[in-house]
Amino acid sequence: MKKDKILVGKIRTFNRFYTNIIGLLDQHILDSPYTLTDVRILYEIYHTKNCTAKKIREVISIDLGYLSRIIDRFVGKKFVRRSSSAVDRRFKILSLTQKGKTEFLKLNNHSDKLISNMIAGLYQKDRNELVKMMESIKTILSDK
Amino acid sequence: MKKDKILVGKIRTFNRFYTNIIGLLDQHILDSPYTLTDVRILYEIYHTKNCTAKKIREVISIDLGYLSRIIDRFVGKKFVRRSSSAVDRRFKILSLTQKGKTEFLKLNNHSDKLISNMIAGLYQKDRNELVKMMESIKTILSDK
DNA sequence: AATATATACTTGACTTAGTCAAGTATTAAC
DNA sequence: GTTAATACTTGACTAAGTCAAGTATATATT
Repeated sequence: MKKDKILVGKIRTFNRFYTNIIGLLDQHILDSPYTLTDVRILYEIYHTKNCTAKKIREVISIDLGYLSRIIDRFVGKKFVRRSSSAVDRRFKILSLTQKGKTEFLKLNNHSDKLISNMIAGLYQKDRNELVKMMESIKTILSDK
Repeated sequence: MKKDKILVGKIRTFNRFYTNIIGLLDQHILDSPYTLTDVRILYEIYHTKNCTAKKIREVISIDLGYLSRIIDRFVGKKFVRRSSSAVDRRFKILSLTQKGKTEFLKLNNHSDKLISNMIAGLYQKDRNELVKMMESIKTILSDK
């Protein structure tokens, strides 16, 4: 479709714009001792019941060896517990320790503050609309 | 503000979602001989009149030495021309050669195709709404 | 005009992030 | 009871990114 070209261009513009937004919000992570990948992994472990390396890789797409070592590091820091599954001992069940949860939530709180900041100067009306549109975009792009 | 907490959470959800979208769209770059950083630099050189390393750094936030070497590489490949500014010879004016433009546009075309694909299955109405909402979000978050 | 300071970029030495492939432990299939 | 498959680990490596000292040119100070 010809006229889609304009739409595509606009989407590209938005993508570039939003990449920067996300970049700004993630900045604080770069100033922390963690990489974005680290945080995404913590996120998955926090939110996934009976989390395993395999399950993480279904979501994140990361080299298996690399992942293994990142988990190692977190186990070393006592952020993550790793124990062989009773059902199938090849699987290592991953979970956050209390220390890991605290640290993860601290990072999250910081992110929240930055987002809060980002919408602080807006009228309540704009704030609500912004989020409504984000939800619509997500819905439109998910239904496929 | 208390009730903002819900909004912030929803924005975080959107950010995570859209990070994935962008990740999917950028996938093909990872399969090419260029990094995301490479492409962003080409983009800046393509779109910036009398582009210099300094100007690029105003947009991208990248180590100066690293940038210098990336430019080196592109100069070596004959994608980029680099010549001392006549006005101030400390500045090196950067521009894409024809070869560089061709290569850059090829990458862009690929991106466009992926975006096209992404919205291909949508009703025209949704496609238009999607882009309208993207533009609104950009406007809301830019006006500050 | 000579010297000091600032700016724009380059180079060398290094660290961190990420990849590839072989290896180990455990389970499933025949 | 072998063979094959799976879940993860380890070793050896490449690529990406950083830090700091160095070079070239321009501006400010005296």
